[in-house]
Amino acid sequence: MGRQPCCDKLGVKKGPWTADEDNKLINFILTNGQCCWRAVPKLAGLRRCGKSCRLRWTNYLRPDLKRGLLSEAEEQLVIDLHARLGNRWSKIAARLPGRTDNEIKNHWNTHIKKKLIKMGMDPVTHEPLQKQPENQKNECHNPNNNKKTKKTAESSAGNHHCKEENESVMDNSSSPTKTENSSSVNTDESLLLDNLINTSFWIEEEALWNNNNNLGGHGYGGNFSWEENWSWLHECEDFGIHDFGFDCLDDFELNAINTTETEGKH
DNA sequence: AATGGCGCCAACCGCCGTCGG
DNA sequence: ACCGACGGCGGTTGGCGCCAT
Repeated sequence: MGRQPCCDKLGVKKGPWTADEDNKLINFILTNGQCCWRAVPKLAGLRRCGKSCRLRWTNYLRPDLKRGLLSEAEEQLVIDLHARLGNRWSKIAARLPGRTDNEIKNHWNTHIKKKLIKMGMDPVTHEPLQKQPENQKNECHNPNNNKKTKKTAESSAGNHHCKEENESVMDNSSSPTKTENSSSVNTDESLLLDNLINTSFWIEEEALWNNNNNLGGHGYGGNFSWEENWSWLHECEDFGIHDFGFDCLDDFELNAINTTETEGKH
């Protein structure tokens, strides 16, 4: 009945990955591709759960990942997407090639949330904070909450989506974040943002997600030449892809715009 | 120079929808 | 049709490093 268990929890290693483990995982995926995560640890000689391997790969080892802080434009896009999609980090990440849901989630919790609060916006509802009752306001505003209590407050706050796609989210002009925040973005980035937002990608949500996901999930074969680039890429791990000029936001931007425009013409 | 607090981020946990058997 | 693993997702945590005192 059913399938075999993912992994016998006994003897499964946890915690930070070593360079050796990374090597094994990458070599395995190089040779075999991404197929069955359950089988990966065994076949790759790793004492890890398949789930852990998948996470390590998608969040850290993938060659198409960008590193470093999100740019203003990316950040702005995240804010706008969050206003529409809520905490659906994977959906948001799908709009930002080279970024992972985990990365965006972390960035949201550590940077953007604070930024929005500073600007007087509720990071959950994306509405102005002024109307909040005093006690709630204090919870959100108090930056001196100690670590533990702050985390609890944050986690409960992020629990559910401020706006669902089906709640008149197509109305870009009504997005408070877009109008309020765009003044802080430099001209070029504003243009990019406008390009990204004003194209009709909201109309064919699912189709575009699928399209963007060509890179992720199952299709790493794609155009990327693993075999040719692996050794070089692994060198990059020590320095971060950025240090090798891989931080080509312009390419990504153009790509993203082209993609959205193409999709919009359907 | 020591140390305590805080920020950041990689990784884990647990839930849920999907799908194989 | 049903059971249960798989894969994906969002929430949470632990630990390291930086900074202020």
